[in-house]
Amino acid sequence: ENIFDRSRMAPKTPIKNEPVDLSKQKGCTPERNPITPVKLVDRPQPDPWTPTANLKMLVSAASPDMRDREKKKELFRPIENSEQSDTPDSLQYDMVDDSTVDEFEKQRPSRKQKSLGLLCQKFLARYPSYPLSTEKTTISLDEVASILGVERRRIYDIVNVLESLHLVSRVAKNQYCWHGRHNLSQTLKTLQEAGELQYGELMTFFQHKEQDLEYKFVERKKETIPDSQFRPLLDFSESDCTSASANSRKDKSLRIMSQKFVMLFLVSKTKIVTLDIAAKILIEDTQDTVDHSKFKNRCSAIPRKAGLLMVTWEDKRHHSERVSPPSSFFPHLYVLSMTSYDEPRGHSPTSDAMPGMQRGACALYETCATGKQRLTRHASFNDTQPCEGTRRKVSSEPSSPRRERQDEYCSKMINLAAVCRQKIEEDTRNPSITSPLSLLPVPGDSDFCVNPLPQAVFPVVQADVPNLSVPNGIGSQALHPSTPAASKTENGKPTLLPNQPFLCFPSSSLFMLCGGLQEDNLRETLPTTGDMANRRAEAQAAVPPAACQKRSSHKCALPSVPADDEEPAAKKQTVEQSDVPLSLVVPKKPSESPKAESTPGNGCTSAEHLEAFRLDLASPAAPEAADKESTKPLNSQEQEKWSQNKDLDEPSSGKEHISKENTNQPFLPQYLYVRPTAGLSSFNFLFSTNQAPGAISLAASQLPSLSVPCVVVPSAALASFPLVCSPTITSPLSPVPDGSFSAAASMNFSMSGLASTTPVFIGTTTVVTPKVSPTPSVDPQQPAHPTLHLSPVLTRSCGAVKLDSPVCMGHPVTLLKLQQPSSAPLTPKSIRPACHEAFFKTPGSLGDPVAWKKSEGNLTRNASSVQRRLEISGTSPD
DNA sequence: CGATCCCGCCACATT
DNA sequence: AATGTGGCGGGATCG
Repeated sequence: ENIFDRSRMAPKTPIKNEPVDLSKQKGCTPERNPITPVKLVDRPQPDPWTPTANLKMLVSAASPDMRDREKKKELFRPIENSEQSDTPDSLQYDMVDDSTVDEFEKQRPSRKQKSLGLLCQKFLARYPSYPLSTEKTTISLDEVASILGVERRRIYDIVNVLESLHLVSRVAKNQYCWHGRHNLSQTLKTLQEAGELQYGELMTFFQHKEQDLEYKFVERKKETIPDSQFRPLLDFSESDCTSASANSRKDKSLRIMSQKFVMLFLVSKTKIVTLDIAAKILIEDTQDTVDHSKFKNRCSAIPRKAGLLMVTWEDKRHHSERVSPPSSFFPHLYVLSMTSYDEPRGHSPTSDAMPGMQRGACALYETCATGKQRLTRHASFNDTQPCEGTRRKVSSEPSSPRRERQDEYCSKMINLAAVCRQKIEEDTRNPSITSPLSLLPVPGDSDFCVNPLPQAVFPVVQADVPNLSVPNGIGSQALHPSTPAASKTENGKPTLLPNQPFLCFPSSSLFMLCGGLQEDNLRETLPTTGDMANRRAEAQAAVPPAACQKRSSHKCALPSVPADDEEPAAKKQTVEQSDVPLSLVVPKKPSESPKAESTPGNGCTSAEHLEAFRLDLASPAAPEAADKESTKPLNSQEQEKWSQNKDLDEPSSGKEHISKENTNQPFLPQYLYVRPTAGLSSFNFLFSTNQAPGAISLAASQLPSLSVPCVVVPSAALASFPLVCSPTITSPLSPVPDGSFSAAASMNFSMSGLASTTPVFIGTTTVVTPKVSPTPSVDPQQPAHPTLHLSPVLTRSCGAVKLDSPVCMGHPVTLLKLQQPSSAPLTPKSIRPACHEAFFKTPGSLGDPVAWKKSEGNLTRNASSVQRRLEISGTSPD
């Protein structure tokens, strides 16, 4: 090619070397055969790879066929690269037969091009940021590895980090499930909270004190704080069911470290996190964990040097904002990444100050509203103070290998995280592609609603009664403002707004969603009072450990409220309504049993874990609520009442409302909503009615086990929470004939006894694991405790129990799905193919990633808009 | 030339 | 035993 090219071009456009060479080298290289100047061109220029320039030039100048070739190559790339596509990130595989080309390209891909970050970008590019909930995208490590042209080992790195942020989850060996960023904000929030607890003080301290002090502090900390506290709450779901072995398994370190690492950023108030500090804290922390032995080494090797990793807020705007506590940011937080600093707004002082950043590996966690948190590795940080101390150290000691390793983690995480962010940015940048769940950088954007929602959703009720009693619904308390107000028709009947994800239930205790179901069937199978009680207990037990663990999350959560101004009114409202400090209560979770904390244990697969995690995320406030309620022990009477009510109500058709609107939507699930009676906590059950009668069956056994496709939601939450997922929904859409789906139809979960009022979402959809253990792993010793006062201990137990109960929560995301049909003409089908195909497509067919991306964007956008509307509408209850 | 971090061997875990 | 995972040392690259 080059030759060819050259022959043609050279004469026309004597560029670069040629002219120079000729003139200068005339004498020097006479020997050189003028006829084969090829070498010159061909040979990699001595000058730095200016790939872009050269490539462009060559391509543009090239003959048509050459262009074609180029195109081919381009297409061949499995993934479209980031905007700076020009970077000749060359393909690791040169398919093109053209030898010349190969040579040209062969310039070994430069390390950058092989970087983990880039690889991660490619990886992420393959999957939709906000996949439809129904579509379960599975990722085959091998496949991806081959497609991306890297060894599988590398993929593990990526996946591990992504998993830490719950963008993916491990389903089986070699198989991961792509979840996208639907829950990212929640994940971050959770991490933040956890981080606050775990590292808040440390971070603060470190960031404000001298190093020597730091150490002391650490020591102190260690002494004062029980190990348990240090336990990672991180792996909400992950710590698998398997066994201690699993926990102890070091392999999770990257994952956990990643989470911790992220936490540090979320917690950091200074906006700057030095690698040094991060390493110290993380190392310190890891010591407490199971694998100490191993990590101790590292700890001892705490490095004193090395580049600094820092996060800074790039506040181009209000200075005040910049100062605001991190917590205020969180609602809008999302992970960003950044691979290169050449980004447009690179005007940040930091970039200049930190040359290291240009290296490309920087990750950030950014807040939409305020600014951006930037993580950078830096070599020469001039203007900022925090680093100085560390820097010195750097020079003083040779970095220990251990430390380096530690650092490596960080860098890995950074790289990967960066990628995530990039993607997000892409999405956000494009107005049309906003995800409902995504956070928009624009303050006030309602897209945030989801995040905050959880809190609002599970407001802590001071008195159970008021909350529940409100006959007309949602009206009074916390309940959600959003829908009803707007949607309610004059007659007060609940109506379904076109895009409304859920209904508002005026006063009926029993409700049918998505009409057309036979409650009878359901009723028949409805659990007896006792069962209900048990169920409740179960539900409570099911509360994700992470949730339980949150103890003083309120610290951050509440403070953040102010930031809510930007949030959709609906959200605000909810928050306000639930005046009670949400998080105050959270019992302190005993983290002693890491396992317990982890997730529902028995046979559940990672997928389930994920779900659990989601659950956790979805109802961050849940624990608190539970706790609160716990203060007010539920007595059996209440429970009975509750159940009775339910029973009574059921028959009364008058109270039942069927929304026909929903019928329009093909895939809408039908749920039977059982409104909790007064005095009962905020606990709602939504039973999927469209299930086969058999699907719903409650086991009468002592061990409360429930096999029902249903969604349980706190009453308060109902209104504003776009919950609900039904297995049915997914099936039609699901392109993947996953056996798992079928399993979803009837989910079997059991909750043991703690009877807190913890809200639980159970989504069958999410159950991916075919092997749901039929046997409730409820600890026999933990009978259902209808009434309980959650004490830390109890909570703990709760956590433990939870472990045993495989509970899945439906992701709010489902909402989207429901909405989709109505709001957007797009059929899931049309959308889905894009993504999936992309996955399997040959490189050549990948050419249109953009296309599918777009479609995706549209969808999401629609959904988001819908949601937004929803939120807004809810806003004005008054 | 020191700092990074990619590569891929290999140990450990799981199937 | 085979295969999946990922820890970690070595050395190529980068700045």
